[in-house]
Amino acid sequence: MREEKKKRLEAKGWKVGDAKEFLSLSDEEEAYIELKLRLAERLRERRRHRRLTQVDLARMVKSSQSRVAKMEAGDPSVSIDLLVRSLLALGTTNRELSKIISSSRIA
Amino acid sequence: MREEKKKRLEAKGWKVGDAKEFLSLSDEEEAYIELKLRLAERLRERRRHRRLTQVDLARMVKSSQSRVAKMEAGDPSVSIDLLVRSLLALGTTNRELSKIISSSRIA
DNA sequence: GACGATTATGTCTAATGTGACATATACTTT
DNA sequence: AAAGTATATGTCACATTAGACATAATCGTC
Repeated sequence: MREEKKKRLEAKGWKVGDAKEFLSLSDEEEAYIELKLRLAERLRERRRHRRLTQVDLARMVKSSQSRVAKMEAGDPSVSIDLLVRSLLALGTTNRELSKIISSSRIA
Repeated sequence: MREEKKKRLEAKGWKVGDAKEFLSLSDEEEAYIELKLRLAERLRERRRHRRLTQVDLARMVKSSQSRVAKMEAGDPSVSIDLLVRSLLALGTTNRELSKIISSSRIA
């Protein structure tokens, strides 16, 4: 794993594995994090495209503005579940969802 | 929503909305549940294809046999996060993951 | 049909994710 | 540059999901 990428993830608040296995982020773990970040990016894009504020979206999914902000920031405290449900609430189809996923860096 | 489908989901232990809005499962909610069930199905397929027991898979993802059973049963108590991480642990690529999602009934 | 292996179901406590709130920071418009 | 709007960040009490364990049900194989 690239030093560069590790820094990037850590900057976002991710704890990348334990201290001992600091340098060896497993493939699954990496793919999982990348997936979340990708969903996060797209969520923001979709919301903006719809010209909605974070408050608007928060209402739609019965959440809060701060949680939406964290979703879009790829905060480790948000689950894929919430991301997916938010995307679905924005009218994202499964077809589009699948495109988002397949476009993740780690093929 | 079809009576048939509602029964099917309820049989799996899902609480389909509140009592009042019993008949009107929102599109997002339905899509979300369908997605989980689809991931669950594929997880089982993949595990069996690899000729692994639930105990084996549990070890691989540092979980327990009962949780794997619940994953595959589409139990409401399991998150998409866990399903996805398990699929990734089985070597599922993003490309395949995306196929699973796009093949969900609700396009 | 007993035995061994696998899977299903229920229930605990601990860990993680949640909405809500407060508040800081960044953007826009005037 | 102040006011107004939008987003970011930190914290907390509460809810949900987690792994673990026990035990029941199911499935071959003998």
